[in-house]
Amino acid sequence: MSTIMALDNPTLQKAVTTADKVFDAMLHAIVDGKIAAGSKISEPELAKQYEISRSTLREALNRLEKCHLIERKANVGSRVVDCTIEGLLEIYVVREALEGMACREAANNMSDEEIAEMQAMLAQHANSQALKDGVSYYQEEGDLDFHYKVILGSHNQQLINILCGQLYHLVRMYRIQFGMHSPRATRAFQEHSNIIQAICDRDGELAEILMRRHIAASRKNIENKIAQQNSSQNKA
Amino acid sequence: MSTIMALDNPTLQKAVTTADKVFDAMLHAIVDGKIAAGSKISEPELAKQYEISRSTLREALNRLEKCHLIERKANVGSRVVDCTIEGLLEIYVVREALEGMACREAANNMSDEEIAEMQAMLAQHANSQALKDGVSYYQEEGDLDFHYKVILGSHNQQLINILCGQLYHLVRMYRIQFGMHSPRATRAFQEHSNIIQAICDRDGELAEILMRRHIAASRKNIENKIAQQNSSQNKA
DNA sequence: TAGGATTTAATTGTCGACAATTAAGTCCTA
DNA sequence: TAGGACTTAATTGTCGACAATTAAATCCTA
Repeated sequence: MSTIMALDNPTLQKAVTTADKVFDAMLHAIVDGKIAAGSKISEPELAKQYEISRSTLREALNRLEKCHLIERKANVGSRVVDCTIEGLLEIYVVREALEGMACREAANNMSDEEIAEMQAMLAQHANSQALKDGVSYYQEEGDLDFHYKVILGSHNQQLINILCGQLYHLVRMYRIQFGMHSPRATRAFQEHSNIIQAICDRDGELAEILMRRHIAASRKNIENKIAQQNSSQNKA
Repeated sequence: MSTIMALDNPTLQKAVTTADKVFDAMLHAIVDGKIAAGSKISEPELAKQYEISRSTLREALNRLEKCHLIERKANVGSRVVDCTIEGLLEIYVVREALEGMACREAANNMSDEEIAEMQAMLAQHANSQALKDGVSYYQEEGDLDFHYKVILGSHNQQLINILCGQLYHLVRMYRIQFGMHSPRATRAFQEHSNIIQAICDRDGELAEILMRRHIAASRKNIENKIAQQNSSQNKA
């Protein structure tokens, strides 16, 4: 099982209150696009739908706002954020900065056990049927697992909160809604492998550089894909 | 007047609702230490104090939580974050990563007008009585003004939100509560000057490196100060 | 007296209703 | 018919009360 589920909730504590559960439900609904990006949120309607009061719903909405998944204007209401190319590129800029630093810190702060775990994970991915057969599993779950592990390995609570608690929900949302299943799997796997090696060598400087290149490469891949889509649209 | 006030509210819109006003009031109270760091927050008590209902107070608390100024546990309550040395260093790590990147992006994206404004601001600081007389003004307001301008200059909404909307409240809180009036003003001023030059030259790579060093130097300065305090404590 | 179970008090979570603001629809006028 | 003022409907913000959970105090027992 992947570690993704456990990280939906930044505090790592189970959803005990009803607002928590509604937050979880809406989080997945928005990320998966079941609640459309850019759409307006009607408090009375959703409250009825989830069979809760508006107060409880608003509590959930506040947490979604913390993840930057919805935006609120006073006396007007909430909207789901819309997925724009500019927004996606902005996120990648932040990821490059933060995950690069997280990777440096991980090289400094991860325990030997944690590093061993990560190597084991990579080995498992290498042997997994998914990677051999197709590309999709590794590209989605496996890639996220790797990045989460590095972030957690930084042992920096601020980094962990910002990346896992906020930014990565958006990352997943973009992945799903833009349908990113690019053929970078084997190459990304090699990059992951090199990064882990740098961490294992406790070479923070190199680890940061490699992680930044890894994310920048991913960004460029997206940019190319977008440009490609646009040109084919223009042809048609 | 400094640009700081305008940035308390991430969305840059005035506080129209009562929850907004209470949020503003509590924000300042917490940053200034009038509500003690680490102290528990009693919802009934504060609601009575601000003469509002608990619902409205909780709305304000939610926004404070977004700024990472308070932490909430389900069925237990809220606490103001406590100021620890570890926490401070964690923030500086994040700042180094994000503001370094913001500086790179600023070099790429700032308009010529924006750059001119920033140069004017620096010149004004240089001539200001405050910098000549004492060190405190520049160290506090002037330094923050500079950093805000660079961050805004990145034109990256994610960076702006995270840094101005969240992290910098904590930065200010630590500055005040740890009483940081270090004699780095003239040197910091020189560093700012060099950074602006790099931005003016549109040299993003250099701009990022200089900003990272600038922040790292500030962090080391704090670390020394802390170590110094500890050793003098041990003597006594 | 110390430790633990039970009762009590206080705090947080949730609810439905009213007030204030905004958006939509209607009517009037040029 | 187009534009704007007015009226109406819907949505958001705020309030006080009740339910559920947690923390404190009390009592009992070994």
